[in-house]
Amino acid sequence: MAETMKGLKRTHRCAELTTANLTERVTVMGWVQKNRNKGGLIFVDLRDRSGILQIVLEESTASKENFEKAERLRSEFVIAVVGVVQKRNGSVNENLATGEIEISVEEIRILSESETPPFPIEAESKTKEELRLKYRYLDLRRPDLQRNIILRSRVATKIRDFMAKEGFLEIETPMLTKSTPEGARDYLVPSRVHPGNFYALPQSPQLFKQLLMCSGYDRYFQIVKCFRDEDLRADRQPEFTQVDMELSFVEVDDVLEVNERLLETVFKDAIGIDISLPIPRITWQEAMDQYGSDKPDTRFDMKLINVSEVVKECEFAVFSGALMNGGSVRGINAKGQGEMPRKKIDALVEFAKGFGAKGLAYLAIQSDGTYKSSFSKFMSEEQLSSLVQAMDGEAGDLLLFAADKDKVVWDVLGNLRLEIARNLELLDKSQYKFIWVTEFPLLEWNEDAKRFVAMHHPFTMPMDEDLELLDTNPGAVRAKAYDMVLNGTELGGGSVRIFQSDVQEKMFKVLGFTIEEAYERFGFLLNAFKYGVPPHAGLAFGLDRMIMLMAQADSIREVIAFPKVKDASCLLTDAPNIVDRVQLDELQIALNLSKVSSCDGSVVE
RNA sequence: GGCCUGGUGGCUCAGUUGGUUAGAGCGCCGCCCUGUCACGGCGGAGGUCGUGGGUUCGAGUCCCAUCCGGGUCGCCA
Repeated sequence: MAETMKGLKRTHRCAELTTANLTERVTVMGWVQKNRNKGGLIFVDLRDRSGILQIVLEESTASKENFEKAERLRSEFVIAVVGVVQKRNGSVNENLATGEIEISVEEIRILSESETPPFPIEAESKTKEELRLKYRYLDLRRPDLQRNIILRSRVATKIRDFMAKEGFLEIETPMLTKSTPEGARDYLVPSRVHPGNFYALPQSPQLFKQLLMCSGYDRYFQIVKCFRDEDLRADRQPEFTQVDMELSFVEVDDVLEVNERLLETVFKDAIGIDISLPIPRITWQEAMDQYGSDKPDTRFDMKLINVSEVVKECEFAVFSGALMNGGSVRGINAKGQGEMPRKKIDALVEFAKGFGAKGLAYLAIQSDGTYKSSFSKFMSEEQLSSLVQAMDGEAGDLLLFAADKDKVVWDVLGNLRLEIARNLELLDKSQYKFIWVTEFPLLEWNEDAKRFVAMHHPFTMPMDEDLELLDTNPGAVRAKAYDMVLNGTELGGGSVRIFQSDVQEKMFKVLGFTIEEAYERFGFLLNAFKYGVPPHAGLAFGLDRMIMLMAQADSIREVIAFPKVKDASCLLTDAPNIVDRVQLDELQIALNLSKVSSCDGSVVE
């Protein structure tokens, strides 16, 4: 029978008590982590979000009632304890913050009993994620998740403090808004009042924050949920949190500068990491050339080297063919991996094929200086040695080459570089390497739609010196767009926005919209721009990813209280789910499902 | 949607070329124990091997389908 806490008031969290509290009478409440019954002596580890505290009862001194209650305690019972803080009689537990002290019980109350939990509530859980997510409320009791969630709260507070000091206003933007089908798929919400009409949940507050600039709130920020109906990944959830901001009367440097200081403050205060400013910058073109990626992991080198010039005369058809088709030949040097067994090299070749490579050429420089290579028979000694020289190859190195269109070569080598680093365990999570990637291309050619699409979004300002190319060679226009990259993860990004209507009209034209279509979709923004719009720019960070990297976790699910699984469902609540006929009728929605999963999981047509 | 990978007592796993009654550690239950903290000792319970079909004298193991997770490609302006 559960007892009440009537007359009791918690005085401390468990691990807030120290030797400074010796002889004090305290009241603590929490969950039973462990009950060690020695017979005439019972130790209970009591847990709350601060940590663990030992309480002790002796049969000879405790009341019969208290002792019998203590004997009944099982894991995860919720209890209240009144007692006196004392030094431990036995040895100190070095593993515990409260290892020198314990509570000698005067009164114990069982506030709530517990069934045996389906998995152990402990740090470094080995339990399958599926089960953890089904019982997320228990999973969230585990110290490592508590640490992450507490860290997340602390970071959010630090961000708010910093932004407020810098003159930013936190302003909420709507969750029920208009679908703008450029970009990711929207989550739709049907309107009851307007049958057949739908709201969309925001993919980001982009247009609203630009409107706020029009309205004169010259520094806006928001920690805000965003929604994208796309497939999940370890670092992607259908609903996620952004630190979103927009500034008026600024250029690229102003945005980067304030955000560098934001990162510096937050990383220092939250996890004690010093970021030396300014954070290095690299242009998109340089990033692709050196790392094969627009989100380079700069914790290690192994940069790409373009050897197209060096091999252009050679007879190796793979190389010459790629060059003839306007592509390139590039390589990476896996230092000291010249002795890599054939089996492992084959695995790398397979890995490369996953990213569109038709194959992977390799050249191993043996310790005696001789070459072992998949293509040496097509090249003269001279050609080989100039290639090795271009790659900075030394005895014991393994050189890997990809030849194809630039895009494929970058993708293959960029990912190969990471794969080799993972295999060699070069990726140290306690190291934080930030880098800005700037001067992104404004547009990207979409083969399916046979038109250009905005790489960032349609309101991104071209670089001044490339403005004229918008008419003649849109694909070559660079944008005033930037990404913040940390350890190979895109942490955030933003851009300077277009604020002149003639540039905006040109942009829409390149994207293949008529003026009418542009107004149809974004008319409210374009109209607002007719009434005096300040030059403005902004940026948004992915908060989940930021916390994940701070917590050195492998997935953002580890830093989100109630995450969803791969198919975007929630194992805890079973969302999404079917709804009542009545609800659908009210919305005047009829279902037209070609396939419906029935209750037993079988599929009926 | 494609590819890879996993599903065996409550948890984590082992399970050989298909062959008796499917094992271990932890947890759980009972008894004992006054300085434990990975407590200890003794005893005990607990498994439709994700599900459905098939092959076979015989299936945890082989085949097909399917469900539930994870990784990744596509996708994510």
